[in-house]
Amino acid sequence: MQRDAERTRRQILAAATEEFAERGIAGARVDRIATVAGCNKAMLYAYYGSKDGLFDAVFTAYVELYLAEVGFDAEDLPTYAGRVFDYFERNPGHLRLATWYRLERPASTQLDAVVAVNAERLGALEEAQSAGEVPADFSPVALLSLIQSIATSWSTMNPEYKAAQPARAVRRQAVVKAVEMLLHR
Amino acid sequence: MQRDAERTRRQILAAATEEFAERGIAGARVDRIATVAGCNKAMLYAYYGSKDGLFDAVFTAYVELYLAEVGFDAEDLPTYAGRVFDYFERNPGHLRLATWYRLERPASTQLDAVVAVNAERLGALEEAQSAGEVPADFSPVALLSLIQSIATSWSTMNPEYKAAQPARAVRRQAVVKAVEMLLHR
DNA sequence: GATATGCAACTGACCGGTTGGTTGGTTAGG
DNA sequence: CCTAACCAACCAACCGGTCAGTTGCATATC
Repeated sequence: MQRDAERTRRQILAAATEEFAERGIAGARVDRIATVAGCNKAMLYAYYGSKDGLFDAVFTAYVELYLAEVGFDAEDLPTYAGRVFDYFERNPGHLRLATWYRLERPASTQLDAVVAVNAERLGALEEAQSAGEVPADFSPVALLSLIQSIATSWSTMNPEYKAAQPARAVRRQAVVKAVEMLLHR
Repeated sequence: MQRDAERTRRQILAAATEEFAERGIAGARVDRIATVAGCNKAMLYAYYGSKDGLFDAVFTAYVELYLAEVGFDAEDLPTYAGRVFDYFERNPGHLRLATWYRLERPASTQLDAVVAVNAERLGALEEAQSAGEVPADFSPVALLSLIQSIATSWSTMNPEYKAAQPARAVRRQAVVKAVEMLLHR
């Protein structure tokens, strides 16, 4: 068995991502994470300090990946919504992660990266509206909020409705079309 | 101190609603619930059997209240969306409760009442579409999903965006207008 | 090239506190 | 006096976190 600190870190992070996505912070068990990661629990504390620290690492990694992969385009919001939809269809656990974060984290802990990206997007939307490329029916923050909700609407349905869900392509089309209709297109 | 089984039940349910809304199932502590309810932990088990049983009671009570208070109107969906918005503005904890339920409950446990109401609403929407009272751009299930998401979009924003939230009346107007635009109105 | 040295990576066993759940008995009210 | 309502005290299992000690590997030394 070769030693490799970087690999161990990765395996812990991967196992923790699964566990936290599935059970949240309070429901996650550090022993289970260590077992799945194939290492001792103490390594987890050596590398990430605490259970909360580990969650932070998991969540930060997810946010970075998400922002890099999805991007943003104030001048083509329906396509942007489609990309958000695609991302969470590919990584359903990540949406759960974001939801746990919202529920279990005190409002005080805010990720600077997210705050910055948010400000940037609001600015871009405002410009696009001034330039007449995006209708001004909604304020920038309302647009962002609505589009995010619409893109993830199928995943956030109550389990009782899940049976009635149509195929992925149909769901995607509904998301894109809904955003288009918000923009009179 | 007078004895009153019914009052004790209510107090336990009220305390449990707070606790579960705030911390979820895994994060909730039965001792805390008992303390807030002003009774002994054993009463909680006498009346509700287990922690999970107590959550079920809390969640069922919330669903009943929600369904009774909000109702549904396939022929005036924007107003319906406004009522959904109002309900969760009045009871922010209830939206958290619904989210915990979705995250922490295995897909197997489904509430018959919700399934029945859902089927009924899908039927009503289909009729309204056939009668030409609701445009047929979206399938009934897509409409229901989109409207639900839009009505709760402000509450499900990431905490990083909360600072930018406008006043309640403005948020409500955005919700109603978004639904109207989905219906070409 | 054999051996000593230092150090980061890793581990098994353990700990104190917490948690959901129980029990045997007490008390108020009819 | 009987029953339903209530409770203090208790318990076993669990959980996050720690620690003394071991192992593998790179480098220095002869």
